[in-house]
Amino acid sequence: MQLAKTYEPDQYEPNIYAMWETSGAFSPKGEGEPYSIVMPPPNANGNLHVGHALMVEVEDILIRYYRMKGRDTVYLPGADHAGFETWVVYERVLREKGQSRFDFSREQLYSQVWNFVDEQRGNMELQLRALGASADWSNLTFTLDEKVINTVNSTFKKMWDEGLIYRGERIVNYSTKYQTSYADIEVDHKIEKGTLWKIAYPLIDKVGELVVATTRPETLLGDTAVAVHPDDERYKHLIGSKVQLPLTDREIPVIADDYVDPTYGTGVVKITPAHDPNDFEMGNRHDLARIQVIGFDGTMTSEAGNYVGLEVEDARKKILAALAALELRRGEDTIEHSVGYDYKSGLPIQPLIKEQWFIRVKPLAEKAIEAIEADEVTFYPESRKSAVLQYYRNLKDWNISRQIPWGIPIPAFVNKQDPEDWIFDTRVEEKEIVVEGTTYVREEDTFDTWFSSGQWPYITTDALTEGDLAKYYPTSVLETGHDILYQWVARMIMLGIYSTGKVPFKDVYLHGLVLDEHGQKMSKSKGNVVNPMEILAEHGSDALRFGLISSRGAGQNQAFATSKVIAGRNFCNKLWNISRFILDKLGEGYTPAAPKAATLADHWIIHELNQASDDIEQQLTNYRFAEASEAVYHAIWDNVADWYIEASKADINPDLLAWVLETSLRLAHPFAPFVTETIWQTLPWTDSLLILEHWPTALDCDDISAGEFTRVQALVSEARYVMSELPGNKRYPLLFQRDTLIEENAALIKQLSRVSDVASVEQARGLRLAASGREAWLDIDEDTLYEHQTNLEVRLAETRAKKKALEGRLANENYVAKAPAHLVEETKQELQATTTLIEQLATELNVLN
RNA sequence: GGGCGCUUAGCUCAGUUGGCUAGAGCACUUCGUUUACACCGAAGGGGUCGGGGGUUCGAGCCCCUCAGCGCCCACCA
Repeated sequence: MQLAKTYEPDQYEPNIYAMWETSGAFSPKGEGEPYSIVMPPPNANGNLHVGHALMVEVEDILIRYYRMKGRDTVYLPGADHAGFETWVVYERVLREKGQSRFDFSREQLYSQVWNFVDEQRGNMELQLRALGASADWSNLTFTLDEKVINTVNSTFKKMWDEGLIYRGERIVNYSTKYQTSYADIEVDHKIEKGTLWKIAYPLIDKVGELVVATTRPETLLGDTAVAVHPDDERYKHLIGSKVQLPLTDREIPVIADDYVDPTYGTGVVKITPAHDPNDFEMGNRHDLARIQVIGFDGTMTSEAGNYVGLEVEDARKKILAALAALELRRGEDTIEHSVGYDYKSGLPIQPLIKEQWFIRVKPLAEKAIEAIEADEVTFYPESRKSAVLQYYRNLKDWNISRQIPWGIPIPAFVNKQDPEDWIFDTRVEEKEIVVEGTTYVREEDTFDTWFSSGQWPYITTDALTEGDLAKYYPTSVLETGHDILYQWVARMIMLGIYSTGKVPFKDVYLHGLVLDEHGQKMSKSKGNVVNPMEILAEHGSDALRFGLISSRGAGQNQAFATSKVIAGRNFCNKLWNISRFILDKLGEGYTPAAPKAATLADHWIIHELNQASDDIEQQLTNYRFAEASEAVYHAIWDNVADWYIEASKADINPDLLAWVLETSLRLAHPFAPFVTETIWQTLPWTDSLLILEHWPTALDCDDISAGEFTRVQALVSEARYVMSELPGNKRYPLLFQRDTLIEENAALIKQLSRVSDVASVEQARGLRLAASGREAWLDIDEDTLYEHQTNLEVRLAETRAKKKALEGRLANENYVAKAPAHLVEETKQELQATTTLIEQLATELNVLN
């Protein structure tokens, strides 16, 4: 088969992927030490963004590498129903149709969204294929698959039975826009300027007033007390008395509580148990009533009297105006404070009281802390370890109830007669069930998606049911974005230990965000989103992979650079043309024999590729993808193409050339799977798939011969340099005097350096190639030499400066005494070489003068 | 209020425990139709590693400090 001059990825990629998939190459081979990665499931009905591309490519590099290393490898793909995210999209669809969630039952909504997702499903799976993910598609898990729901239900049951689940009325973070509660972590806290209003509450029994300070005057109507610090001398005498709550006819008590900071504001706090978490707790301590004045729809309730139906902002303005009219305003301060926002709608979160299901996280977190402190999980980057530990230590009980229909229903029912009597039952399709003569009514809430996805590693590997994949649990590494370390990774560790007794993965590799070309966060509103599929279509899948991987460290946010994608594309083309050259030299009928080094270049390239293989292994073991890909790039481009291919034009060793090609393709395969497999398929001597081939094993070579080749390189480089510095772009003959290395490699040197000839002479003349230390001269006439004189002078000056620095170092007694011996030795040798070079340069200049 | 990260060439970034003349890709300059590749080859220019101080024989790397940028966590009205 004749290869085109340039590699055109789109002509080969889809076929190559189909070939892998139909051949069963993605299935675990069932022998060897298991190596497994569970893919963080992308949204089932979405498109992949460039962060997914990075994720998949990092994971796929590991999978392909370990597969080639002979491990029993599986890459388990997934698709996420993305509970709340998808729900938000679907609610928009409803709104466009003029409908609302309240027009339908939970079952109706669930099946509507199911269909909605189903219609658009599959896109992302095709995109994963385009990225080259060598995933085991036969074991794809959707987050609403039956096995997921069953496992999630039984985990819930187990926790319930063990007292880790409770239902309680708490202040929750409530999104009035989406009408659901959130977990703490889903609230966006922003520091902003706000106003601290001071409002007078008249005393009832005594003369005067108490001035409270508040940032939320609209909750005033829900106040059921005012609080001061018990030791505050200013107010001590008022504790136990009553104040008149403005705008109402209610009288509320003055209470004392340590929570109040006497130095903040006026030292008097209004207490609204229904709308503030601290006030809620204080209300519990002092047995205060809860009056809800803001409703779940974000407007004022009937408890707010005249203000009923108003939006919070309007109510605030009107209440402030009314207080001013009563002359109860006592000034205001501008302050900086933290306000919680709905991460999805951008509207303020309302703290509201709601009955919810909670998990007691403390016992789970403690186990996770133990495991992490014992290094059962290793974090890359390492700094995340302490961050996670800190997170666990401050973690509060986890609200797992969501008031949206798109998700796994909470399998619980409540006694129709007794609101305290809850039972576990999975018949969630029934609105009511009868158990032993008692009627129970279904819970309408669904689980927080992180509760189910937190169980992902052991669900997808069937670890609890001991299925075929169970041996892959715990998985080898969990790779994901550092932005969901707490939401997801931390919870998987807790739930994994809880359910299986084992950490769910041994390593955690976190990648950073892919920013736009200027280091800004990508967002639709900014219009700076990079679509990986467009990049892929233009430059190829391998080029995208290379571009995303190169010079990217763990956990670090980093700009997307098209120039790196281009570099990747060029690299693929380089590989392509190396192959064209070699295949052309070998010819159609070539059958390989055992490769054996013959020339210096042969020994050298074997040495270099052996070394590259070790380096890449080392880097991948430490998750240093950028360094690994760089090692591949330079081994192939610099060493194979620029030196070895060129050298082989002087002296060809077909079997070694074939070995070099094979080895290059093996080394590059995890980083550029498509182009390497495409080329592999054109090798006339093999029918195998590269994806299933083994990682390169070292070939014997002679290090001394390899070293000799580096001396040839030094001479060649110097000859090229000197010729390029000489005027006129001419070539010159290279003369040598009693130098066997040159004599034996004359053709090679001529080929590589492009000198016009290599000849032995009795009497040297011209310009000595001094730096390489060989008995070699460029045959340059005196006029040209004079023109070159300044260059020589510059080099002499530079070399002298270097010599001085080296002498200075060796003159330093402390250096000689304290530095490692080999460094001192190296310095001495270098000084020696520098001295020789200076003598030679000086001699040449003397000749000219 | 706590915690973390970043600042290295024009741009995007590497630089593992301190140790040869600080690297890569792109961009730039000069030259080049040479047995694969112009998505190429050869040669080259470009950095006081954010500022200041310290430790050390030796600091981009360790310590202190200042400045700028960014992120995460946190219920103080």
